[in-house]
Amino acid sequence: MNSTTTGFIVEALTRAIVEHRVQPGEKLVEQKLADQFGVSRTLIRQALFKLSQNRLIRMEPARGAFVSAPSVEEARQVFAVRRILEAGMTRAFVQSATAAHLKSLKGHIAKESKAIQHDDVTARTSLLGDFHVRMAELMGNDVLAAILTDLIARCALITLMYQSTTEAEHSHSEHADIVAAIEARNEPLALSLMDSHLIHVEQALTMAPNTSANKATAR
Amino acid sequence: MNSTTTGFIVEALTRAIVEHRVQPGEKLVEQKLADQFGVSRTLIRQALFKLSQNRLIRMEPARGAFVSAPSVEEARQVFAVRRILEAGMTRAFVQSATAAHLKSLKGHIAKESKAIQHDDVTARTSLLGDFHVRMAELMGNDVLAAILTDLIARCALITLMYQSTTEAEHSHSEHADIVAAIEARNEPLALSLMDSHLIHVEQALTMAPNTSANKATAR
DNA sequence: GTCGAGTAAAGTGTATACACTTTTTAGCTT
DNA sequence: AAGCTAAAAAGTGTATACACTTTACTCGAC
Repeated sequence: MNSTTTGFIVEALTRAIVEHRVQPGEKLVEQKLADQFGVSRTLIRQALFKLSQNRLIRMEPARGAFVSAPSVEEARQVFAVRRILEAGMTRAFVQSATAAHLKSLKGHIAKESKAIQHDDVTARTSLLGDFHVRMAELMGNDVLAAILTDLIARCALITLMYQSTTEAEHSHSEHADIVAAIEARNEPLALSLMDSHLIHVEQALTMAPNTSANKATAR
Repeated sequence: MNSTTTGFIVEALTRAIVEHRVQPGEKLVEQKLADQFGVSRTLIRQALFKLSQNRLIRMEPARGAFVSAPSVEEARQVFAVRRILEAGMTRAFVQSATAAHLKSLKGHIAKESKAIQHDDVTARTSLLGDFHVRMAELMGNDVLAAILTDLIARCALITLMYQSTTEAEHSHSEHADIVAAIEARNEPLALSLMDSHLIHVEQALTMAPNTSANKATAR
């Protein structure tokens, strides 16, 4: 096996966490995972370390790795940052977007449509997040894109847990509206659409029915 | 030795890179470092992995770890993000800062003064960065604080390389001006001061004399 | 029956061993 | 002498071994 082995393990564990095949607060025992994946603890430890950087798990010295629950408070903070960041990004985008940029965003929105039609929940969640990353990339700011990727990933768990099809469609149409406003070079409109879009997404998540996951962060 | 061993190694290597005891582009051989620190390659690999997340080094599969040079382009992107982020933060701060918040910031500025007077370059650089992180923390947004910490660290290398005493004093007085504007609840002034402050810092760095470090990113 | 001490089991932290890859070197050909 | 090839050296990637810590269990005192 090559060097992508650890990446494969990270992805597999991420899916397991996101799809609730392992409960928040549950302990991940290295040797068990090693047996399960048919590798040594060395690679498992690498993967766990990466997951801890993504905040999907939390590692306690000499005690082990525990899958962490997304707290509503953290989501609130993440969205506060996203609103600031994406307002600035949108402003810059309105000012400097080319036809090619707009075409790229429209292409992305088309993909969103397909995923929603096919009811592909994972692809849908991923694409709805990527829209924002795509904007950052098109602005030529890789640092910004990386930060947004991280912020969106941090909410991926809670998103996958709570976002309904209706809300996904709502997000999708808001994306289209934002692109339209950018194309019309209507900066105030684009800004307010982006801001309210993020507020909607946040509210849909933090007001989600089952908040039981939030207490499990306790040690 | 306990679990902070790897942290110690990270710090030591960070200093070595930042102080140019190892050149950008230079390869870091695991066994040599292991001998040097008197530990096994296991801990060295952990430390290298952390450093690669901080972008201080770059790891190539099966080839090793190479200390990376800060590129001017990256600095440009980092500052673009910071301008957006800190504008939003400043706006929020003006609106919701309490007397205690302002007192805390003033206390920090006093520390800056001392470090500058004593000509303690490392402490000076660290404190000048921490001012911005402090604001984020006082706003109660740990996510924002963590992102700023990361962004500032990414420029720490280039900052330590190029920032002169004069520029440090300039930054320091700008910090004081910003706090004064916040205290006066003058939002437009605070915003413009913060923005121009960041522009000044960026220009001082990217216009620095010795740009030779920028080519070494090449493989 | 509950609490606590002591001991066994389970698990993490670090070092070492070995396999595989890359780089260097030495020798051969032209 | 330059260039190509093969073998050796150096170095990274992964697995395993062992020490130390935490957790679970047993047994005795109260």
